[in-house]
Parts: sequence; structure tokens; C-alpha cells
Amino acid sequence: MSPTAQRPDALHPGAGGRATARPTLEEVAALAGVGRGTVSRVINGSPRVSAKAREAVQTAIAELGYVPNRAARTLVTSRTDSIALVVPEAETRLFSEPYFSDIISGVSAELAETDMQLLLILVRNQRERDRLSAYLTAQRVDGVLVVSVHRDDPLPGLLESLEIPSVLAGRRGDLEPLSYVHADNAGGARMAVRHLLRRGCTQVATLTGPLDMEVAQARLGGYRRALEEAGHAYDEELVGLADFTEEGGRVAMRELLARRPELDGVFCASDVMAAGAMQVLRAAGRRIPDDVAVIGFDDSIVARHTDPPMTSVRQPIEEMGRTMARLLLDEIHERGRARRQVVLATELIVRDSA
Amino acid sequence: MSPTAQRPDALHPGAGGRATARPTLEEVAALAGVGRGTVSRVINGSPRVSAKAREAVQTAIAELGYVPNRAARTLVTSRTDSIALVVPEAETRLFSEPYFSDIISGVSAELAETDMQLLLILVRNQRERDRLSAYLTAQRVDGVLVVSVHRDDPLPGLLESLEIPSVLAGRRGDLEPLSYVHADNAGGARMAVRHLLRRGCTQVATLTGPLDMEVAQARLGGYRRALEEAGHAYDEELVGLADFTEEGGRVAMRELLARRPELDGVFCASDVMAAGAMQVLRAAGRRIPDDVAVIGFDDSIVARHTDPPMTSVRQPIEEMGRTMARLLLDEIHERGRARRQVVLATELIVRDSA
DNA sequence: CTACAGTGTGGGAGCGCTCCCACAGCTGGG
DNA sequence: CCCAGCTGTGGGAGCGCTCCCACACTGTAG
Repeated sequence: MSPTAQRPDALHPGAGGRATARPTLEEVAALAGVGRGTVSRVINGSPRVSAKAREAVQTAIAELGYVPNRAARTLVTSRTDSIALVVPEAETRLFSEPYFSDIISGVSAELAETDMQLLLILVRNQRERDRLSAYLTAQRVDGVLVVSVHRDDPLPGLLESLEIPSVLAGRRGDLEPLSYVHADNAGGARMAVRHLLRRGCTQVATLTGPLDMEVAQARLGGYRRALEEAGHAYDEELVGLADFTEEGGRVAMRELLARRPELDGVFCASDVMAAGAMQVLRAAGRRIPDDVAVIGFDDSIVARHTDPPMTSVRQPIEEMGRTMARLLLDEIHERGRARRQVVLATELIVRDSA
Repeated sequence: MSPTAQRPDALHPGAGGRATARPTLEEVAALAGVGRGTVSRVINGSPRVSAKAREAVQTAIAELGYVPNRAARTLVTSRTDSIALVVPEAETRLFSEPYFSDIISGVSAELAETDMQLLLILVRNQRERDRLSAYLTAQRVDGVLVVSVHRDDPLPGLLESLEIPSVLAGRRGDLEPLSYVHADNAGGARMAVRHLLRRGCTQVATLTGPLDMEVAQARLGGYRRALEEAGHAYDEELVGLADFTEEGGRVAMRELLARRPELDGVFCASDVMAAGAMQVLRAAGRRIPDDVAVIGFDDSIVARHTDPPMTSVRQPIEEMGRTMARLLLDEIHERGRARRQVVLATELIVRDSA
């Protein structure tokens, strides 16, 4: 630290130079000819201010270019006017790539109207998880958004016990006590499988995500439901357990093919798995979609570039982000303990792979 | 020691007895039997503390689970201990998708060691740009990272004049006065084109990004340089002006093909453009790589899924993020006005398209 | 006239820190 | 013996806000 270069203190206002220091509420009050309390009331939109005073204050604010000091406000209100978006690092790779950006984009769009700040916290290991706990315990945010929740993730429990307003993207299970927003995964999967059946597929397999994630369970559930609705028995040999990744998709597809060479349709719980599966199918001499029809999930950028372009289930990710932010703001402001849970519809984007 | 040291912790009985009551520095001091100043010194790592006092304070901190109040600290130091990552919204789409996540991931990794917070600010229109200006002017962050700079972007100029420590990803031009980190775009492009020439291509075209971005210029420059080094004249008819997008790639490729049907290699300044170009080439009956070899830039997820898989220039994006954060922290801490500029090497990932 | 609620207002107190000054204890040199 | 010059320490002041109490001033009722 350099001991020089201190700010030139403007002890004597008349000393010539324009003051570099940011104006304070007190200075606004002086200029407007009112007290601090009145300025504060105007800034915070209190109705108990005369029109005349309000106008004087607003003029003074404009003239001085006054912006309230957040730290001072936080110190006294113990609001921070910021929320955290927590992302388990491992997941950023797993997700269909636009997922992450789109969530952020939605959240940010919603927050743009308010003066909430968005803090981004990536958590990649146990140490950082501990730090996050300390961080949240210290009440340094007004609310938390959590992306990608595993069934055994300790974070939601922590949030619950700290009573910090929070909204999850996805949920841990049917009885999720926290607020959440998620896509209609089961419905999307069901739609996809019905599409395969309608095309004439009779042996429809599926590639699942890790089953400790509710998303994966829900997509598998939708697959199962569509089959049963169509009068097909649920057949475990047609279920390939995978992990949402491309390599996982390849491996599971190979096994599936070995077990059931006659399969003629595959619903994959993610696009990248579907991409991996398509490679394996092609290598095995199957034509897509003629011999085997394939559907992915996410409608990610990958889906548009496979050969043939992939039919996929689209979830409204940006909308999910927006909704999460909106629910969180509600929860912060009303402090009502009502959990808010929203399910958004999915959509089947039909391309050439099915 | 002092009989007055007890704290009436039920000043406001309230309607529900909030158990929160975070311990303050004062309580730590009381428990450790020292003064506030000493506790503050221990927390801030001052050397002027006796071993005995330090230990007593550390014990007290651990016992109370004390965490310093950031707002109070900010109020007096006018440090915020947070930096902003500014992302022009339009760009999140343009970039090869992992770009955004990888930058964040790198920045976050570097910040994890410190107790800096990462603020994410997306800017999608003029209104938000104005808000950002006000925000930065109000000194609400200690430093700023900026992703994706256009030549005429007003933000860097603002940062410069406000003298806020900042680091850009990429630069506006050769004479960039701010600190920046960027990949060796020219070198990567040169490498790609040399690869094409070595393969035997004699009519190598290129698809550029928007030329008001230095990245695009640099990649074009590398293309040109490689050709000239190999004794080929630079031929404007082989240059397709595009905009990094898939659709842009398609359009430009069609024009290129119309102008120069005999071309046998294309270096594309982004993977998605290359993907678009490959579609057009295939539609025109060209085999890849036999008739026309194609190379992309970014080594994004798209490159792995095109048919055939795409040869592409990889930039170390996460490393760029890390480096940006590191440079910014340096700049914040030393307040030296030395600009720091780092160029990271690129790498050619050879797959089947060239 | 007094009483009293209802408005708008000023400004003291205090949030939890850091900064900095004063001072106590301890050297060691004159 | 004193007087420096250290080091370690306590605690006052104050950062810029919000909260809230006290205090004008109304106007209406008793």
C-alpha cells in the first residue's frame, strides 16, 4: 500500500477544486434546506412528505448526483439488497450449455427492475461448501437461488434451517419444502415417448440421468407413463442408467444395444447423451431415424448440430430464471412462509432424428 | 474485567425473539479480555499484536463463531471487497457457449482464495448501460472485469476516466490503455491456416466475425499472415464477412461459394459459423474434408458434434478467467497504474474436418 | 377557550467496524 | 538518573445511513 496518493481532503469547500467525494444525504439535506429525515423519507418513498419538500429534495439529489451509500444502509437495516445464485461447479459442465447462461439471463432480467445485486457463487468442493455455509449464516444476502439440487445435497437443508428466503431450480422430491421452479420434465418425457410410439416404434428404450436427481427421476417417470398408457409393459432391460454426459450416453447405449438389439427408439434424458448414443448407433450400422429413432432433452445447441438434427424436448430455461427471481423477491418482501412452487411447460421440438 | 461489559441482548423483545444476534467485534473483545482495536488488528493480520493477545482473540472468535460485518467495514474503509463481471447480454449468445461459463469458472476459482465477492452484471440495453455507469460512479465495486469489448464500446472509456481498476477480456485495439487478457487469436488463426495449406489446400477462404471487434480482426490477420508467409497473395474474394453466428456463417459461405466455387479450405473465426458453413457446403455437394477442409475457432461443444467432427482452434478460456481475476486483484491491491496485458497461447485441436 | 388527534418535520442515537491518537510498559544510551 | 524510541494496547471518533421520538403546526371537537 502506497502511503502517498491520499485523496485531497476538501476541508474548505471554497478552496477552488470540485469536491471528488461523493455527496452524502446530509449534503442533500443542506442544499434542499430540509433535515436528514426528510431526505431519507423521499428516497425511500415514504408518503409522509409534503409535495414542496419532496420536490426540493429531488432537485438537490439531481443537482448533486447523489446516490445512497449501500453499506451505510445495510449497516442499519441489515438488508443487503443482494441475492446469491449458487451453482455447484460440477454441474456447469453437465448441463446443456445454454442452461447456465439462460438461467442467469432470466434472473438478471427480472432483477434489472429492482436494485438488487446478483452475486454469483460457484461451489466446487467441500471446502467451498463450508465457506458458503459460513457466508450464508453471516446473513450476507437477502435470498438465495440454487441451481441443480441433488437428493442428498446439504445446502437446501441449511437454507431451510437458517430461514433464508430461497428458491431452487428443480426440487429434491415430491415433498420439497422450499420454493422451487422447474420444468415439466415428466410431461416432456411423456410427450417425447408418445411421439416415438406414434411414429411406430415398438421397442422404445431410454437413457436416464443420475437417479439421485429428481429431474432424472421425473424424465424416467414420464417415459414409463407414456409406455404404460400405450399398453406397453415397463421393461427394465430397456432402461439404460447413465449420467447426462456424452460418454455416459455412449456406454449405456452400447449396453442397451447388446441387451436389446431389436430396439427401434431411444428417449435420452439429455441432448449430449443422445449425441453420444447416436454415435454408437451409427457405428453399429443403425440408420437414424429409419432403424432407430432418437429424441433428446434440453434442445441445446448440440441438438441442432448432430447428424441428423435431433428432435428434443425444450424447457423454457430463461423463463425459469425469471420466475425464480420473481418468487424469491416475493419471498423476501413479504416474508410469508408460504412456499411457492411453479412448474413450467415443456415443448417437443421435432427435427429429423425422430 | 470490566463490570460494564455485559450486553443487553434483549433490547427489542420483538414478536418472535429472533435468535440471529450475530456476535460483534466488541463482544469478541470482551470475551478475549482485550480492546476493540486489538481484535481488529488480529482480524486484519496486523503484525503489531502480541502472541498472547492474538491467541486469546482467535479463541474468542472461534467460540462465538464471529464473522466480521462487511457493511460496517465497507462503510469505514470504502472498500467493498467485491468485483463486478460485466457482460453485454447480446454477447452471451454469440460466444461459443462454454465461453461464458468457463470465464466465470476461472474467475471464481481465482477469487475463491480471497474473500472477494463476484457480482454479475448483464447489460442488455442503453437503459441498463446508464444504470451501470451510475453504479460504477458510485464506487460500489473495487474493480471490474469486462467480457467482450467492441471498438466503440463506451464502457472502457468510462472505467478509464473513473480510474476504477479493470481488466478486459480481449482488447479494443493495439493501443488498449486498460489491462487485458486475451488469447493469441492471430497465432491460432495462423496455425489453422498453415494446417490447411499443409494438407494441400490451395484456395483457402475465411469467414470473419464482426470487424469492429479486435478478436475478429486478429483472426483475420492471422489468416492473412499465414497465406502471405506461404507465398499466396491475399485475395479479398476469399474473405467472407460474417458475424460469428451460425446463420451469418451460412449466408457468407453461400456467397463465398458463388464467388469462388473452386475453394478447397475454409478457416472460420467461430465454431458455429463453421457449423453453418459445413451445412451449406454439404448442401452444395461438397465433401468435407475431401473437397473442402474446414476449421473452426473456439473448440466449443459444437465442434465435437458436427459431421464430421470439426478441427478447431482452442483458447484456454478458463485460464483467461483466472488470469483476469489475478490481474484485477493485483491492480486493486497495489493501485499501481501499470497496465497489465497478457496473451495466452491457443492450440489447434485436429479432428476430421481438416 | 382548552383538548386532542393528525400531519410533517428535525435531528439524536446508533448500526459495527477501522483509524488513529494517546499512553503504558519496556528497553538502552547519554 | 532521565529521556528518548520502541512495541503493544485501549478506546474515542466517525463512516452514512435509518429509525424513532419529540416537536411544531394544523384543524376539529368539546
